[in-house]
Amino acid sequence: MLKLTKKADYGLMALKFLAEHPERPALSAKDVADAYGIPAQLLAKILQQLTKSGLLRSTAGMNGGYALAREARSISAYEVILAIDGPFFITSCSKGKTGCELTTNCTIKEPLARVNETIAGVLKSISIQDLAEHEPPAARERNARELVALTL
Amino acid sequence: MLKLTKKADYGLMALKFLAEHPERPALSAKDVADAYGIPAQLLAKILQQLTKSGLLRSTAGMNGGYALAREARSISAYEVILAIDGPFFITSCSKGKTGCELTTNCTIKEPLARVNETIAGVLKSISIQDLAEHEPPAARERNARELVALTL
DNA sequence: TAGTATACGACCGTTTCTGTCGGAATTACA
DNA sequence: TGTAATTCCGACAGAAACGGTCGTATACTA
Repeated sequence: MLKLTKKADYGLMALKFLAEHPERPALSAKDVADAYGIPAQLLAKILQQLTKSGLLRSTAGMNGGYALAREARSISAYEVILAIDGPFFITSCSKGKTGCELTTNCTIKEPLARVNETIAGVLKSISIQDLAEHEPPAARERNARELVALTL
Repeated sequence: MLKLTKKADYGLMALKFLAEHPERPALSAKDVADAYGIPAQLLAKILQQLTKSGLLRSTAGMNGGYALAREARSISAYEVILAIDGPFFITSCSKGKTGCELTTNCTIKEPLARVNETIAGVLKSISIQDLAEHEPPAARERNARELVALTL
């Protein structure tokens, strides 16, 4: 628990890989899959999801493939995870509207919701560019104060 | 994904409940389960885990039950989650020692490891006491600077 | 010794995750 | 025009995790 799915991992890796090869107009799912030893068909589906979410643009046919739809700097890890795994809530009860059905006073939800936002904030502060560069530098200092505001 | 298991939720609720009733020397698993509508036997197992981890102390027999082993203020949500769900890594690949087997250059792991530590830091900053009080106050300002240091 | 409670292991049904298969539509190029 | 490369899409199967139950043993109190 509290773990990214492999799909999300794969998706992040793939986007990172694309960000590292801006010279190529497009890379096929197989190219990326081979580079990382990821099951090709599975990665294909993941990239399709990312395309539908607008993070990638795709071209079919020969020499087709995928490329980043926006600048690597402007795509956050949060968006990727959201696109692949859907919205996440740290509490297992909050299903959106109804909230906790079982319990009238599930008061733990409220503080944990804040944790949730913190996590989201951190993930939003990390861009694909940051992943591509080994020592992620910029996103750090930049968001320090925001993050504190979010968390506390 | 990125979600606490129900077990962890239940565990947190139970500890919160115990923290709210310091006058009672011990509360049985059934007492707590009834209070929240949690399956009694399931909660019992969870409380046993928490006991083995040293967060609770238990007494068998009549008028027995569970009580906090330490002050509510000194038990963090992190410890509870750790005791119930085991150690968590946000990346699905890192299994501890070997790291990423598949990939030679799974460079996404390194930035995400930092996210992982951030989450852990936030969870460590929340105590059972904070959960018991509705508007969790103290842990906030207190850890602001630490947290930033951790995250960024 | 009877009743209440924890302790512990086995088990099972459901869901989620991971991965595969098959086929259709699209594009480039010879 | 035909072929190969490639995205696109749904269905499905195996595996793992999760949630919950059952039975039984053990410990404590009155």
